[in-house]
Amino acid sequence: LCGTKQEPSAERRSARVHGAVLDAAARLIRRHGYNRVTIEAIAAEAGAGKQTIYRWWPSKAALCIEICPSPPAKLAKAGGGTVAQDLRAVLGRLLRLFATAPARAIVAGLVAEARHDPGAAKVLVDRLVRRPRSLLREVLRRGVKRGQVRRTADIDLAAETLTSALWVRLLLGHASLDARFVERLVAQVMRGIAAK
Amino acid sequence: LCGTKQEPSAERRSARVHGAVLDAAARLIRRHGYNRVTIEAIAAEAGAGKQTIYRWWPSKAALCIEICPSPPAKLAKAGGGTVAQDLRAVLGRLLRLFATAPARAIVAGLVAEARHDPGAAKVLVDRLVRRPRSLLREVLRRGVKRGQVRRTADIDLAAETLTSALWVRLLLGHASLDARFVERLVAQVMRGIAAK
Amino acid sequence: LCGTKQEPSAERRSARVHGAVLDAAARLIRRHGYNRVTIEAIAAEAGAGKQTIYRWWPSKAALCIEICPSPPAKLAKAGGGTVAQDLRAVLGRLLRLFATAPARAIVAGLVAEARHDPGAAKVLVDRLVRRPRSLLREVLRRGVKRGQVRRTADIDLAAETLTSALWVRLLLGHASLDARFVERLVAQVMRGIAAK
Amino acid sequence: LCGTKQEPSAERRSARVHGAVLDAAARLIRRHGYNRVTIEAIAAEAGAGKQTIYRWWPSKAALCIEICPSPPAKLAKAGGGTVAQDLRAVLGRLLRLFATAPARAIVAGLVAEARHDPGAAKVLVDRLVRRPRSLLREVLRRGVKRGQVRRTADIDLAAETLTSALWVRLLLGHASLDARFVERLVAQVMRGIAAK
DNA sequence: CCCTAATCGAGACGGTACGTCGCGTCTTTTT
DNA sequence: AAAAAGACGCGACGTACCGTCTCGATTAGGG
Repeated sequence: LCGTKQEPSAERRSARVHGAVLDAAARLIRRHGYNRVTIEAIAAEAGAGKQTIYRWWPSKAALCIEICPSPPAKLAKAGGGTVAQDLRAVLGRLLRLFATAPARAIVAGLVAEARHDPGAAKVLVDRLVRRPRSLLREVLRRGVKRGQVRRTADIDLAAETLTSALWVRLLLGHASLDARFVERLVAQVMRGIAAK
Repeated sequence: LCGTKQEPSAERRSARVHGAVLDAAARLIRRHGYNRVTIEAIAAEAGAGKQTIYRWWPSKAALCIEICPSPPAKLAKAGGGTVAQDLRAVLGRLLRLFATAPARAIVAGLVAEARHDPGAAKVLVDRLVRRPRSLLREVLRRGVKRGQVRRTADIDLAAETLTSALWVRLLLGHASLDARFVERLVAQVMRGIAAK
Repeated sequence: LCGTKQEPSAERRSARVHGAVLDAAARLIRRHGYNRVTIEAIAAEAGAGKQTIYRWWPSKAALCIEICPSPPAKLAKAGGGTVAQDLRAVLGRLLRLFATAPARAIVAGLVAEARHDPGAAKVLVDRLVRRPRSLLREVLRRGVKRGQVRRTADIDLAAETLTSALWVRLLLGHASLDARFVERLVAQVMRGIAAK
Repeated sequence: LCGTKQEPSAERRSARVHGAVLDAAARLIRRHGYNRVTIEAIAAEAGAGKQTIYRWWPSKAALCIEICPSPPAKLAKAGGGTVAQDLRAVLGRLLRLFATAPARAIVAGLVAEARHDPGAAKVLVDRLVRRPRSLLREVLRRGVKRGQVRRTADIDLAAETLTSALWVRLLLGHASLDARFVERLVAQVMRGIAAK
């Protein structure tokens, strides 16, 4: 009679179900890959009704956004070393967050969805670009202050370069994603932006 | 009633159909995105029977592999300028190849498939990593000879860094993919590997 | 992803759909014949999904079994006349039941299916042989009691003979299936089994 | 340019292929039933090209018509005994012709096709009704002449009754089709038409 | 006896229907 | 009110055959 879809009241939402669905999705995606997992299977695995899932998430992408790792702001907290050390620390923590099997599958899946799902696009850009950039910017600015980084260096580009190299290896899986790689990466970028 | 599946003879294959199917797929993917295009729709658009498509391609991914741009070896031919100029030229040509609407959609789609389709993975790694790397390596080695690039520079990493930054922007579409960006990128990387 | 097939619960079955599918099938079979009607067309005509049909009927034959006429037990009730009159009455009612266009098409279709579908075979034998035989047996036994039918007459054979003549005309459609034919048939068979 | 389909010249027709196709069809139909046999399978089984089959037969029904048994006129030749003996002989020979596995499958299949294939209908009526009737008529007329059959007996009906009982058992397979059955059948019908 | 044209095998092609899976909506029953 | 269960209309899947078509390679007959 009213036409507009009633928003379900988030207060009555069952926390048990919420968790069970996300867990089930993560488990299935790790096992079978993003594209091969269906809402139907998630519901069965979670012991939930399909309607329950559709009530709270408009799409599989929306559901997976909740599982997609999100770098916390405090990830760059320490900062107790040289710029290179700090960069390695931050990149290492990003890696630990995203290089797990389900995270890789979800990121790859969302990359494809992002082309026609603005929500997925926004989340990916936020978590793979913006947040890492702001974390790295912090470190690099500190480097500028301490005179380790050239004042005129293109800091945002450095941040983007560092993370992009990670993400491509993450998505294509063609080469190892280990501390050694991070080290080489930081070394080269640092040469490009180091003072003097 | 019979049972045994036969490999079709490539000689009898209709070139007309081959082309029509690839064209139709590219057209539809540009319009609707990788995930939303179905084999059924491709067949209809191409005026072909579904079976004809399944006869020659085992999956949508396999079909799209044939549409996915492939950087030609001669892409690095010129090489008439400084290292930075040549790098900009090669990256610009790579961009021109991959930054079109259908190419972006296909690459994004294949990234998701690659996680459980070795064929897709192989093609992506080949076209986004190996070939560009070998093209850039050529340019950089020339740079080493001419004394523009440090003899101890990590050339492969430089190549990977340059292209990775492109591919992430290509996939996420969060920032422009233009000559200005390529210029900044090359400038920074060159600082990291330049002689002296 | 799941694997185990579940039996659907008959309680949740939609009566509306059940009826609509049977009606649609009968309509289409009358128009186009058993062999030319497809499950797909039945679904479309009924405004139903194919899966809904496959959920409740394993095959077109199974569906048509539900449309196939079934002589009710009370068909022989009256029995107020001579044996010949009663036989004519029963055969006439059988004819009215089976000589309609859709019934003929369905019976013919099921005859072919029956050779490799035990369910179809069982239903045909039941409705074309067993039930008519029991109906006619009733009439003929009454005749024996009343002294109109010879005590040693082969009553089951008489019943089979009477109906078989109908069914062949029904299936082949080479000659009329009217009251006049029933009359001749009953007259001749009665001569064979009449007392004295 | 001419529009009308060229009739292939029967003279150049390969007898080897003709036979191989009919054999293959009979073999497959015996094994799998009329409905489950496809032109494709017949071609494969016969080692023939599909086009070759379509060149000479417009449909599976047309092909099967050539395999369908055809009671020869000489089937009633002997006639050396009483009417009952001769009837039993003719019916027995008809049975031997039609009660084989492939014949039953083909007749059942053609019964269904006959509803929308005039060719099939014609053949069935001819071989199951007309020819047997004329054969039996011969026997019965002889009976009239010899005074064994009532002059006013409905001879055509008797013939139809006798054969119809056979065909129904043939098609439904619900009861045995042996000499004992033929005997009972003839006995009862003879009582209905015997002189005095 | 060879030449030429029809027939043959093979099978690719544009289609239709198959029987299945999953979508997103719905209804019913239970909590 | 939300949740488990699952039937429903729908659309796509990947497969089987349809009947037509093009290919060489026989192969039979009239020149």
